[in-house]
Amino acid sequence: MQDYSDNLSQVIERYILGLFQNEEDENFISLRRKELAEMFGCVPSQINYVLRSRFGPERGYLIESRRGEYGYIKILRITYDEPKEKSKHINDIIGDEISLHDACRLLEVLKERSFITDRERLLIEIALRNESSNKTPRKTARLFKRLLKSLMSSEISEENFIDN
Amino acid sequence: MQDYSDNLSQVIERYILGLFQNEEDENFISLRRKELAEMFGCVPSQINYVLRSRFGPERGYLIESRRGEYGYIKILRITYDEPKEKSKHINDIIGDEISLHDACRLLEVLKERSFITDRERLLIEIALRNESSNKTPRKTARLFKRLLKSLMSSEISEENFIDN
DNA sequence: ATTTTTTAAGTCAATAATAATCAATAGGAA
DNA sequence: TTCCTATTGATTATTATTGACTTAAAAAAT
Repeated sequence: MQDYSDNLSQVIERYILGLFQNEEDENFISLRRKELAEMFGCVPSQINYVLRSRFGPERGYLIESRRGEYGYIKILRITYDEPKEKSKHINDIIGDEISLHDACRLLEVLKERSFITDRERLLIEIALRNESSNKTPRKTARLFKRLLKSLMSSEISEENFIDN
Repeated sequence: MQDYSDNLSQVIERYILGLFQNEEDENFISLRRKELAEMFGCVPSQINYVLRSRFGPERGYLIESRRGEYGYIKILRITYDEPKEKSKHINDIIGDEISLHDACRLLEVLKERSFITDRERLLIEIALRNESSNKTPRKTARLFKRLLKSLMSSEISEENFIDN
């Protein structure tokens, strides 16, 4: 097992997570890349590395940013549980390979149990079908797991429903 | 939490949005460029910048204007009577090609407009990133449109699942 | 009726301040 | 070794602001 506990990226990651804890009632935090870099005595692009490797959509975060004067980086937390158990559960259920057909059946169950909305089911199904030419059961499983894990622990609430 | 959104363009944007709120029953507002510029102590072309960067069609607005005496700028809010129109709007805005970066920016706007939820935004971002090696702007646009249009049209139809 | 003047909006390029990207390199683990 | 994660810095792109110059519309003057 690797021990990265004292490398800079890890430290910056913990700092950002700490910002979220200080803003319990908000689901986003804002920061300035330049300031953070100065604070940790690193080059600014290191911040991008931390964001890319630890705060991407697959981990339940979205990034918004602006350049120029008044520039900023905003990190939105969409999901926020400790994913370990649920993540393992999803791994167990889907495994290394899954057919499109089985994936769709599982989506129905998830929808029945209100883990996902109809619209989310639609998006996932379209994404899984998209591989078109080379949609192997293996690739389907990988994408499927990534999609499900991303919204694993964010609760379905009123705001997750949009009429049309 | 720091706000960082205190630049002039943001202030002017919020002011204009406020005008729309004061005229809830109307789908347009009018203003005079020169007056606004004086009001905010800026150069008139700054108003054009705000309009160009924040009140374009992708954000659901159209601009009309006239020069000379009785000159004005009119900002219209686009409305949709049918889901079909939303779908067409999506088509127009995305076009045949789009970069991942621009797609993510558009998702930001769509969430802002409550066309999609944050969870849906997560799913779409992951799906668009997934193409990894062969994610051309053309393929990105095709998948992106298919995903969004499936959400915009209320009924689930066969055409949402067609590969290409 | 035509030309000139006045008034107001549009365009474009220059500048400053950020952030993003990309490729090279280093370091540690298997 | 070989692979993956981190670090670094040079280069590129974006955002907001400003002002000089251009264009358009209506009124005034002829």
